Amino acid sequence: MRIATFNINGVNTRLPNLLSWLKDAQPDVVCLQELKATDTQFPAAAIRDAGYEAVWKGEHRWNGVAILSRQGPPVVTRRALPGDPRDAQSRYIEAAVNGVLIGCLYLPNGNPQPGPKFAYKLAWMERLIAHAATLLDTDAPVVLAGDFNVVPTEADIYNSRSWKKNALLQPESRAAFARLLDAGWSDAVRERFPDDPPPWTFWQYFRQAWERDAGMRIDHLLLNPNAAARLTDAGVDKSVRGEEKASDHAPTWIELSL
DNA sequence: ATGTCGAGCAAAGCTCGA
Repeated sequence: MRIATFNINGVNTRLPNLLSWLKDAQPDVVCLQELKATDTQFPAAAIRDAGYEAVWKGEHRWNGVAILSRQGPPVVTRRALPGDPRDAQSRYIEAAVNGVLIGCLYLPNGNPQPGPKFAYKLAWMERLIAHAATLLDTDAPVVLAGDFNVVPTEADIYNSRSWKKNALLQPESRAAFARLLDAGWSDAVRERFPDDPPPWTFWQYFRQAWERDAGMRIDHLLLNPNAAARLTDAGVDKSVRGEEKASDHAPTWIELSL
């Protein structure tokens, strides 16, 4: 089973990019982030025509997450990350597909830092750590996939010099991500590419980052032990980032043997 | 500090988030 995560940065604006990639890559499950669409604006019909059933949680203007499946309809288990009933941002949806539990997340960016947005990011990470702990020992594969907005280590970015103050690289952000790994979650792309550097998943629109290959790795798929034992491959569909009207992220995927 | 996008509002360029 191939499971991918893709920060689409506007699901309607980039619908042609999404449909073309689905046709080429044929993933079984896709986690989308940054829909930038409300529930009613989500292009469910076009996605169904492409062969995928979907569940989604939209939001006005920003955020928004979805899970697509071509192995039957995803069975939703959660539409929000537990731990703060006042949190209205659409950043988490969780569903089961063919015996695999998939948490699709869009972790807060956190810039500028310090400030309230960074505090929200760190609080959100605490909630994620707490929720992930309840899923780790599930007797089935569990995958936490999404835009984590964290560059885990210095090896996960082309050059951190101009990013020192960015929320994606702060010691607090990295420490929280490391706690997920310490708890027993496996960073699939890092496992697949143990030597530096791993493939990048994000190239910002500014300063010709794509042309210079000035990228970083912020889209991750974390596996519980059951899923980690089934990992056969992982990668990034880098060419998608070079297309016309591309998202600033590339699809990142794993292959699990079920 | 800068840079480039998408979406909303509203009817053009601004604002916000990233």
